[in-house]
Amino acid sequence: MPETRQDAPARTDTADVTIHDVAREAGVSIATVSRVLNGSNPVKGATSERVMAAVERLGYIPHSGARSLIKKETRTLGVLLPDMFGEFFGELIRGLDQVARRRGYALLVTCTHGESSAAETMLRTMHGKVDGMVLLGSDLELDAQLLRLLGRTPTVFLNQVAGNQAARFDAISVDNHGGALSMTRYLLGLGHRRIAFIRGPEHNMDARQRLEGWREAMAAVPGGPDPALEAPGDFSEASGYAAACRLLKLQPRPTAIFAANDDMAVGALSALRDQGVRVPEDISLAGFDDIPIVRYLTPALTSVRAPIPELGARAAERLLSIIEAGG
Amino acid sequence: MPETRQDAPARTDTADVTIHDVAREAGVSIATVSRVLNGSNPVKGATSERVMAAVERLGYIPHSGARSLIKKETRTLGVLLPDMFGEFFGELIRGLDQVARRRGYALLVTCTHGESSAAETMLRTMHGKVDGMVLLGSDLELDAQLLRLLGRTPTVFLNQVAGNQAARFDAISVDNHGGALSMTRYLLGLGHRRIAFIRGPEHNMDARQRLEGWREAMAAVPGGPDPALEAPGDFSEASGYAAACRLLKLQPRPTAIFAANDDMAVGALSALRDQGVRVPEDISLAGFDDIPIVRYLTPALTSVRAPIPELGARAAERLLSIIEAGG
DNA sequence: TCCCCCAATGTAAACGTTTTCATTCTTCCG
DNA sequence: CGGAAGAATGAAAACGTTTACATTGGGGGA
Repeated sequence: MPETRQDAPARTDTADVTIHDVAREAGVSIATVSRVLNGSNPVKGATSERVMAAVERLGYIPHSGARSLIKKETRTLGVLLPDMFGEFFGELIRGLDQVARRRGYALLVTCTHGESSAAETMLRTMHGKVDGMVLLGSDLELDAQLLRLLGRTPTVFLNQVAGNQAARFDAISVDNHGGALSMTRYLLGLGHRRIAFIRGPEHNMDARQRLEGWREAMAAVPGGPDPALEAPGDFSEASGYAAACRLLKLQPRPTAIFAANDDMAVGALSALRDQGVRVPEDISLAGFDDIPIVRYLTPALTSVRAPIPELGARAAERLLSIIEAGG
Repeated sequence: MPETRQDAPARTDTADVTIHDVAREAGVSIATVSRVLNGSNPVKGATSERVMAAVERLGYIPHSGARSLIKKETRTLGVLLPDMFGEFFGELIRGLDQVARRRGYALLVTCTHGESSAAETMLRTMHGKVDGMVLLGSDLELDAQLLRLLGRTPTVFLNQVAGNQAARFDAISVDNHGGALSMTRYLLGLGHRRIAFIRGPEHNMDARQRLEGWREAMAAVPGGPDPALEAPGDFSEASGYAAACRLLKLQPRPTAIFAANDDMAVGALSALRDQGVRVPEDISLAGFDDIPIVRYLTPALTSVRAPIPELGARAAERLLSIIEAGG
């Protein structure tokens, strides 16, 4: 009695139909069905038609989970984000998805919501569900266990420029330092001398690098970068609002404000408006990130252009090339 | 000779370590390892410790793919989006992710990018990778094959209010009709009579319902809704810009413009600015969706409030309850 | 002392595929 | 017409888990 599993009892209507059902319906072995569906081996025309007919009749759809188990490839890319606020992440995912989809990969997306313990959980559950990962963990803590896990999976970091041990991983990032440097120099070129800076979160790598860019540029003015011109922020609109209020109280007042991201710049803008300070007549305002909608603000906001979807696309390309090179 | 697979040759450092390796290392059977890790059965303290030690030493991480194959649950939710432009989708995913994560589920996200054939491909590859799906397919075409597939998987539609056969699926949606109706009535209440409407894509269900809301409200003014006051659009900023230009040429000019979504409203806003038309002094402008950044526009845009993250959260809740009720 | 029962563990089947290897069926050439 | 090569198919192992069932060990009650 060959292939006992082919004699499984008839399934109910709603139950999932498997390759076994198709094989039985077509009167062939499961191997043949697989071959027809994947075109992996020559199979006779008549047989092929019988199989296809059975597939159609039963509405069979292959179970990709089982497939990836044996093929050892899931055709899925994991994406770990710190959060999903603002337009930035949508843009990023769009870029990732665009190249992933073209290459036949799907995206498994999760947010850590700041909790570093959550990151580990997510990474664990992703094991066996993805072929590789994109980590956007500016403030991700990498403990030994996590590193060991990552060592086994192709991984690309986004905007985490190898804090400590991460050096051995691939990384893609915005040119934070260079961007902030040019923006500040641009403002200096306009004649500004008292250019304030609204910082991002303390431990955020991007934020730190942007701050350094501002400092480096400001080192050119007599007296160097003035710590009093730095206002704390956490990338949120609210913190931008607060920071702007604070900066406006300085004597003498800054003639320009450069926020470490656009969200804070938008917050600062509404603070300025509330205080009756005109932009750009009374004060210049600049941001960093260039989320699309910023272009429609009145008054227009100057912003460092970081092509976010392209960033995502590059990360996906890089990750896929690592994976296809043999993980 | 029991359990031949336990005698597998020692693995290289980088290879994945499986439950078999842990079992061998701890000198127990794979079943025991599984039981320790899942706490599913009583296991002696000493044994348990040996297993945990082996897990730690080898850096074992369970393969969730294999696990979901036998448990018939992937703890993953599929999300099918038409696109990823604008802030809307980010917000939506955030809402979805929030409840999914809390319940221990991950999100598998893909975009159809308009191509309806892509949708089918995505749905097929999702089979066996997800426990259920959220479909945001306002313009999704449901052919028989697709319906059969969906019939087997718990599915929640978002903003597709049962075009044709979809009636038998769960659906969650924004109150498009009601929202547009109230907004238009609000504008009427301000004294406006010539209220123009910028439409969305022809086949988009949301767009159609919003249009109907506007028409119903406008039916109250003498002469009823004037077709001349409707301008075509496709939900993009560019189309909003074009539509506004067109509407400004009307004689007499509309006193208010209501765009079927915020992106078009933003586009319209910059058209008005370019033409030197002041908002709200010369003309009133309203949108639909309430993406957060709209609040910071100058002049402020009136917009129908659709709590997008909450929408996503509700969809996830609904889907999970279907799944947990037994698919 | 013997038995029985329960706790602890092991064995093997199962999940739904793909693929290697073996087998059968053609077909074509000598 | 007899084989042999090659095409087409089938059987079974494998992927890494969980779990039903079988087996063992030991402790307590009669």
